[in-house]
Amino acid sequence: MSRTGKKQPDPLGSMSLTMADLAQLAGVSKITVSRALSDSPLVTLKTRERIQALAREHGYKLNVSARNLRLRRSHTVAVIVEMKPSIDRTMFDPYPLVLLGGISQELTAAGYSVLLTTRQGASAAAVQAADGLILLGQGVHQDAVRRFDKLGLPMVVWGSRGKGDTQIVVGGDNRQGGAIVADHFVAMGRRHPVFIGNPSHPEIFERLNGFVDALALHGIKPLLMRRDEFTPDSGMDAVHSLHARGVTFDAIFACSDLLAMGAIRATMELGHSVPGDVSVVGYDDMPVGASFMPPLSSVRQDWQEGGTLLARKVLALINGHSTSSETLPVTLIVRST
Amino acid sequence: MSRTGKKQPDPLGSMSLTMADLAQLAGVSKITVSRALSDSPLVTLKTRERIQALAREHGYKLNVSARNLRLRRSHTVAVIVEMKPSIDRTMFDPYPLVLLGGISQELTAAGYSVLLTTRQGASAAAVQAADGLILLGQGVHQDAVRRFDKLGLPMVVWGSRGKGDTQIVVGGDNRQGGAIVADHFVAMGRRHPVFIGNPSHPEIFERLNGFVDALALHGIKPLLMRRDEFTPDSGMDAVHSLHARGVTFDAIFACSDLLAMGAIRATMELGHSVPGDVSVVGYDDMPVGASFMPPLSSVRQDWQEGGTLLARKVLALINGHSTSSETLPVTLIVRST
DNA sequence: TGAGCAAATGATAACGATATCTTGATAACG
DNA sequence: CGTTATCAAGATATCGTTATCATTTGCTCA
Repeated sequence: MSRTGKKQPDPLGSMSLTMADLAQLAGVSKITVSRALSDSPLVTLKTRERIQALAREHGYKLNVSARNLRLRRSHTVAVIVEMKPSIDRTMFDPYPLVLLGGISQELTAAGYSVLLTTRQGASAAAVQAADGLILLGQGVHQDAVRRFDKLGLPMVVWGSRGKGDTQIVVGGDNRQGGAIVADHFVAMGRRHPVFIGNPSHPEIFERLNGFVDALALHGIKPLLMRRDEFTPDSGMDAVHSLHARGVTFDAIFACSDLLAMGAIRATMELGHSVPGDVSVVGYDDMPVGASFMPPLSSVRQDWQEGGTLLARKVLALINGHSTSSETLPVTLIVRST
Repeated sequence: MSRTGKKQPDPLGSMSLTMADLAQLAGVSKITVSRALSDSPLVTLKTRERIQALAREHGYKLNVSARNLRLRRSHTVAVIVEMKPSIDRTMFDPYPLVLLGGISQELTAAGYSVLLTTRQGASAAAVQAADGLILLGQGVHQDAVRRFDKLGLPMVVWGSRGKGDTQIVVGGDNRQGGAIVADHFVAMGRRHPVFIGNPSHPEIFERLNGFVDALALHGIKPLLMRRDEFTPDSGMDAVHSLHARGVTFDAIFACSDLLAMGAIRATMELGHSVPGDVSVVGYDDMPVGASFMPPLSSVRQDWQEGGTLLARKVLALINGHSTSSETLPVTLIVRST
């Protein structure tokens, strides 16, 4: 059958070639075209090149759906992100995007695409058709994590490793993060540290743990100021309420840079000096922090690397290899505070 | 043929049902199943419900590839983002994520998925298979925009409308943004304003234009401090070099909050007061700005709304309707500076 | 020279869904 | 009672690839 005559013009009037069309043009069978385009050695180099040239020349585009159908895989990894800043402030910072960048780069290089969804949209058919799953910023939604796990897809999670959990987890070393801040405070001679943050996030709970344990080695017990929001206002509020309660303190570990900046501001407004009277360390090393007055010390994580790792691990799982959870080291960036 | 016996267990040992399987279970033909699942009135309500229940019970999942192949569309919109912060600092802030959130929400609701890529990865087959294209943060890469346009896909761009461009563009009203800042300065009695930023970004060029034109109405000509980076350091540097040149100024319009904060810091370090001697306004209204000392005035854009709009417009194009470019109003948030 | 073998290509049949065209059954009507 | 309208459900073909098996071609070597 001559297919050429039956082609439907697409919305722009151009024709979309199929392998059958190319085959006819080249005077070979379509399977040969298929092999040639995937650089199979089953086809002579000469025909292979001839067909590839022809494909380029005519702007041939592989029909992904057809290939996916035949191969029974979608070459797609679904990434589930928390994108409503109103719900989870953690995600209201640039890093998820950097993480996404790392993921995207690595997956694209491996011939996979990134399907982006929110937790809500994750029930869509396309997500279930994905070959793998990456979960970002779902720390507070452990139930959701388990629900996704039930899909039975290769899955990797960004966050903090729980005891009972069996998933593959990649994340910064929050325990170490807490510990190095503790050591820093001790080295500075601080004896009355405060922790500000929301420990119901597993990651932050770990930071707190690392902080508390490392301080305990020096017989110091920090004060926990629980604050749920990751905003400067929340940090200011924490310091004000410390002051109102008449608590004395000489160091603050805020589990986010925004909190830290708010805390510094409040501290200074109350007539104390930073870092003279009070040392402050934040978390995430946001670009603004470096230009804050005074420049903010902070714990830095390598987000890009995290993304790369997440991607590599799903790919490994997809290809039937085994992987393990991995914890990325963090570094303390000491600036003025 | 009895298919049941031939099923391959997936990696987890569960079987993936097809419509044919469901059909056999229900004792109907597969086309009836297809119709029942898409709620077609061509099937009796009773059978329809019976089949739907059966599908739920057995955890049937539609094979998206097969449907896409048959329907000749992918139900996918590719979003091309600049994700390398090292390359483009504009993207090193939370907003692209909010934009993505709006896009994702809207597209998911319409049954479409979001395929996320970088400019580099956009040549991948999956992108060309998308039903539509959304470009984010490609302002400086007009050549890239035109290249994507050549794909002939329904396309919508976030950014600033160029004169000769024929694409559908959605973006904040940068001209207005510049103008309201100018008016604000004039109302404050400022006569010697400075603009800091990189006008080779079309968006920022517009801000500058709006600023200059609105000031011209009052016979004021601002000074342009061209700075390519969107960092606080860059803002500090700009102010320092103004000082070194002996220029006097009483107002600064920085085209990003980070620049503004750097500028404020430098101004204060040089012994001037903000806002006493110098008024400063930034752009984007970052959360940190509100807690900066002094709290930063800034121009705010509605990113979530922008995302929603971008999505609606591609969908319109995909469905063969016509749309037009749209410019979103911005608001000046006046705080202390 | 022709058996034997490798290399190159082809024919056919899936993959799982849906559009189009039929068929079968029931009801309505003169 | 027979004819037609109406409705529910089925048969078949098709979307564009690729895996499997079969075939052809060219070549070596006895």
